[in-house]
Amino acid sequence: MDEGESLSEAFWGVARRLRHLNRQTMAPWDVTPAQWRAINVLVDHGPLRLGDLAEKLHIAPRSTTEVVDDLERRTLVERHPDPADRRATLVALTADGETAATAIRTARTAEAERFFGSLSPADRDHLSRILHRTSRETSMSTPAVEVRDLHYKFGETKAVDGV
Amino acid sequence: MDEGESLSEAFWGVARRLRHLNRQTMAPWDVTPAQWRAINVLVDHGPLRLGDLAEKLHIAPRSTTEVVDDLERRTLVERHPDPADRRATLVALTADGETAATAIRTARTAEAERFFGSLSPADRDHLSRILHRTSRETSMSTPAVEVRDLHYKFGETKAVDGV
DNA sequence: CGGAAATGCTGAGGTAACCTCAACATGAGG
DNA sequence: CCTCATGTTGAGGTTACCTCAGCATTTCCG
Repeated sequence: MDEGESLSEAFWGVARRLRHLNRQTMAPWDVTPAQWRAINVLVDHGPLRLGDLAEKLHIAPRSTTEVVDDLERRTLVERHPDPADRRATLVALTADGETAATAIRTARTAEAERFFGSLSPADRDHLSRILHRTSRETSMSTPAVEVRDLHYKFGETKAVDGV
Repeated sequence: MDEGESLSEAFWGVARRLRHLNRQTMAPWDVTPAQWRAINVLVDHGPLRLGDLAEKLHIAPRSTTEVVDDLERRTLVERHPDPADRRATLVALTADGETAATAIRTARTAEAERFFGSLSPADRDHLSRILHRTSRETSMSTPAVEVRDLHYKFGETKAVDGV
């Protein structure tokens, strides 16, 4: 059974390196993780109301306001009132935002290439297939919402005396 | 070339799920990442001077003091003076600490089992092999130190005007 | 039509897990 | 003896989030 442990260690190792690489890739854009995710969500879904965006990002609406503020300052997104409900604000990518989005995606593709490029095409294919296979099994046990809850509670769980 | 992107997306997806799972696994112990790493380092290297520990953890000595303080409060480690140099403090796992370490490792093994268990042994083997293969290639381009530097500088890089 | 509910903005204050800088005590070593 | 190294302490900073509360619009329902 410590074959399992070593597998996950290996995986973590790779993940760690990929994360570092990713940091370098993303650094020039100076976007926070949430900002980056926001851009992606907007690319995928088109303009969204702030509340919906918050939900997709799994962050609080209050924080979403700030994320959007920041992106707006960089002129990557724009707010306009929702014509259908004028209480709501629609957040949409600007031309700048779309440019940035594709630029970043390009950079990330290059990054992936750099990282996985050392593998043979056959290996890459295999890896991809295997990864997708793990997805199916575990996806049900990870309901995005609970993750947040757990995260929030993390600090509250105090001392475990006995161990 | 967007085969690369999708591969890394797949990888990120798996990493994300594994991270969540890991959070659940680790939550009961309520140790910070650095604390957890410290325990592992101590398991591997035996008692260490605080400075050496700091180095292995890639965190500042000042922070290491706090990490150790915390672990000491939980009676997972003990400080004793280095007999060879009485300025130095040796940090060593206590019996409690070792118990915790193995308990956590067991939990993580179970976690890995839960996660990768859905794969066939052949797939697991393959995955492991492929992961190790990426390691060799990229390990040189990730000198632990620079990563820290990059991390620290992250916030300093201000606005990218033009995009 | 009028009050309740929804949407979002703003301010204030908090958290985790790190960081830096600046004393300071103690011990080592030329 | 004097300087250097090791570690501790205190104060204050940072990032990227969080909560709670108050406020202005707008919508919707009885």
